[in-house]
Amino acid sequence: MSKAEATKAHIIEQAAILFNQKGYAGSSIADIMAATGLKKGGIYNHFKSKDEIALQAFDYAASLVQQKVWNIVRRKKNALDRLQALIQVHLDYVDNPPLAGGCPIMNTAIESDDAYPELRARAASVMDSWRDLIIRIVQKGIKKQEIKADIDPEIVASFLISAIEGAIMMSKLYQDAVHLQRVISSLNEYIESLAFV
Amino acid sequence: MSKAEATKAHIIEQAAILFNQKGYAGSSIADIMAATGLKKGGIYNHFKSKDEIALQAFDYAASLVQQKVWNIVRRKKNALDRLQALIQVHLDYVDNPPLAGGCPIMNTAIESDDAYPELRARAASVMDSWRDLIIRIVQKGIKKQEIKADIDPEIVASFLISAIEGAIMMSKLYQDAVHLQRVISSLNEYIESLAFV
DNA sequence: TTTATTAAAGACCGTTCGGTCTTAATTATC
DNA sequence: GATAATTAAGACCGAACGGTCTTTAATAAA
Repeated sequence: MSKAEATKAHIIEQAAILFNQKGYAGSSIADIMAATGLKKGGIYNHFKSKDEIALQAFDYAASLVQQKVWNIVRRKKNALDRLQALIQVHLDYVDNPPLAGGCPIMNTAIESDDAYPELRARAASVMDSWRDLIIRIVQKGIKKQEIKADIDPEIVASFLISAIEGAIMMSKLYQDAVHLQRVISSLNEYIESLAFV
Repeated sequence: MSKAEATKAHIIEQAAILFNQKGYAGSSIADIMAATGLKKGGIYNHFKSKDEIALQAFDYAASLVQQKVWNIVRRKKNALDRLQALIQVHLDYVDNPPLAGGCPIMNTAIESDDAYPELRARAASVMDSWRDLIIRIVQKGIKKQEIKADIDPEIVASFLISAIEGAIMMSKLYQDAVHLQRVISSLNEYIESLAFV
């Protein structure tokens, strides 16, 4: 990795944290300068606009959380175990998150949905791949007779993601992991109820 | 209501929509001027800072959604019916929301949690009263033997709110009410599972 | 080690930001 | 209807905004 590539990666990493904590509109180039230790010329040498930084920072942030989820999930073989693991991994989001500031997918979705169509499209695309992961796990579970045949994979995906994201929001709001813990235990019961009897 | 009071109310109403759609950091005084038809002097005659507008706009926005929920809930008498109604009312959030831009509690929670302590405190306070509503419904339901005695009201509150808020986020992200519908139907089954047998 | 290339600095630009203050117009009071 | 009080206008302010560009320093290629 050349010096230039390392610097660019450094900017993206720091900007991702900044945007995830203070939002896109709430973070300025001056903030990025302070976080990276670079001056304006050093930053604009690698990006042509703040928007470009935001887009690439989001891609980086999303890849971080996707990687973490995927690494945990693939260690399990049974569909129910996979779903449980996929839920459990989010307990870290309050005390030891992959990226400071909560879930970048939700943060970006909330900030972008009425105002930044480009960011929204990326958030939707990452959300799609998350939904796809769950849908495929459920479909495979049905085929292998681990999950009841009349379960709708789409419903499971929407439900698990909604509950987890909402729980992260609540626990961040209260700065108390208890809400996330409660939701995770409720979802564990839900997942068990999907089991083929 | 005097002219001044009407003007102030108008500013708050318009600012609430603006903040709920573009966020606090993403909305400028110039935006509020455009939305209200007032010039700077007319706005700062009623508020001493943008922060003050934001705080009062959030209070107004929160009161709107609380009122809507409460009006629906109190028409039902049975605890389970109340919980179902409390969930069902959120179907409007995508197509016909009480305030454009989604749920102001979640939007404010997400934007404020790492950056605006005053706003965060207000969001937490409104969230508290929402949790309280659910907790009291469940407690009363247990007393009246409509809900199983071993149900933890705190868990029900965290779970219902998380799932609903997450579902609003997803449906807004995709601009498709289907996610909200799926989550509501899943939550309906969950609520039925609380029933005293 | 010289040379060509590129990365970073920082002065600079026009615009927009939140906020103030004086002035004019509008209300309310008598 | 005159007068006192207040509401809204809009010029104005310094600071911060995103972005550009020339210059200097550092790196990579020869």
